[in-house]
Amino acid sequence: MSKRVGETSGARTQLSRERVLRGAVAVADRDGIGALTIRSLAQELGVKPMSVYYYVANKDEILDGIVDLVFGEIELPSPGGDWRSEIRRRAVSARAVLRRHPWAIALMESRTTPGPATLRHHDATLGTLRGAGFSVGMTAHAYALLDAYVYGFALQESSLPFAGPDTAAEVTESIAQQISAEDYPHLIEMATEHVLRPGYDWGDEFEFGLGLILDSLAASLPEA
Amino acid sequence: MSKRVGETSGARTQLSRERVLRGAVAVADRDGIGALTIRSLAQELGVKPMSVYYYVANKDEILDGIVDLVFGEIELPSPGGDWRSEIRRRAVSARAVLRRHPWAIALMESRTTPGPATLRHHDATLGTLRGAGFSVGMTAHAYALLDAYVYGFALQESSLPFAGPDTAAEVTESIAQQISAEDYPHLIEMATEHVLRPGYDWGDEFEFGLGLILDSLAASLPEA
DNA sequence: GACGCTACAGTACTAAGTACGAAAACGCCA
DNA sequence: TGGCGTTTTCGTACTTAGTACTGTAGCGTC
Repeated sequence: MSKRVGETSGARTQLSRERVLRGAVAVADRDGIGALTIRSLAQELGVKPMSVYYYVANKDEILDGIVDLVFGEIELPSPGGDWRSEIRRRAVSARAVLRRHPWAIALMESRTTPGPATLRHHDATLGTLRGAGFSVGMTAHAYALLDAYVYGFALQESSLPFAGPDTAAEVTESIAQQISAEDYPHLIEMATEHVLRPGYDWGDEFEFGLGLILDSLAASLPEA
Repeated sequence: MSKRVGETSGARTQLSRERVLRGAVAVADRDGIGALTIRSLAQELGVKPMSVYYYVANKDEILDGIVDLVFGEIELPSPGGDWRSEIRRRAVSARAVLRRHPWAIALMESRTTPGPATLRHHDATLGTLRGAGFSVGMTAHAYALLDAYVYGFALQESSLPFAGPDTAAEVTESIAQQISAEDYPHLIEMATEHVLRPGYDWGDEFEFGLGLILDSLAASLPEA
């Protein structure tokens, strides 16, 4: 009864580790990481739950795998180019990727076995900084700072209940109505005089911090 | 048979929402957030599972509650003092708290209903920045940057498999042995020439980034 | 054409969240 | 002191999810 490999109705291609992981990303993107269960994943793939266990040992391996997939989506900086624009490009790309896959941020906390894409990513970034003339110690400083900022920003962004210009307004408003101006005057000020203004996009804050960090790092570099 | 309130052996005081939440924090600190189940929490409290549901509606409410408890542990900056030292103190305290309760970082991502301690914290920090002379817009920039850095650093710190001086060495070494110097030369360089050096404490990187950020923000402030 | 390998599926056990309702303890008053 | 409503705790049972163990269909090989 069941469809077999290479059979007439070409719908179901063969399963593979790759397809399992991509399916898991699709489920997590669509319904959140909480909705990613072996059963929901199997349904996404059009197979029965236990079939996915042929390609992965357990759910943890799936989680490790999709974190590495996400890392693979981040643009690599090339050690050859101008370090500032390369590092900026990487940061912007990382932020965009983590916005697409917000569940990945929290996952990175619990996973400890880095995959190949993750290692390649770190190596390329370190290489770009070293190539720019930063010492080993200064590279460690810079990398810790940059990544803390990028991940931290993504973390905040994902925990905000809005995304994109103007969408902040409605949500902030409904929250602002519930907190008293006496107890939290500065919160109210920030909301009414800034966030609730039309055209405000919280995501724009990213550029400010990134620019400030890159400027300061550049200033610490000996003149070329 | 069971011990009751005010009975002879004074061990079991009455349950309360407060005790439930503190118990949850204790379990999460000791065994990780993954080990926090209604059953494990009940055991911690010396009661049966369903008893905790008298004080909280569901597990989500517990999670919201303990995030707010953690926020309450962070030292509040006082708007009266020198803004730089106040903001620095808050950042250092926040980092310390998140190191004590690493599970809180990931939780903050999923929780969206801020508790009173959380609101008070944000309000005090905003107030300190405004009092220092930053405009509303600049305060938003500064706060986004500072918090991204603090949370991001804590996030990285928690995902590193080591904590404290020198402990980095063993772990890094075991990992470094598994990755080839040809494929990841800069990763190897960083490990051998920096992280593996005796006395190295990754946590020290925090001060560098924090100082850099505070310096840059101070530079943007009009002279007093 | 028996054997074994690959790929998938069925059954069933366990852990965890929690709805529902019983029951124990307590306070209050007659 | 005994009855009664309220507060607090607990027992039972249903549901979802991870996964161990086992079965089986297709296919290649000698």
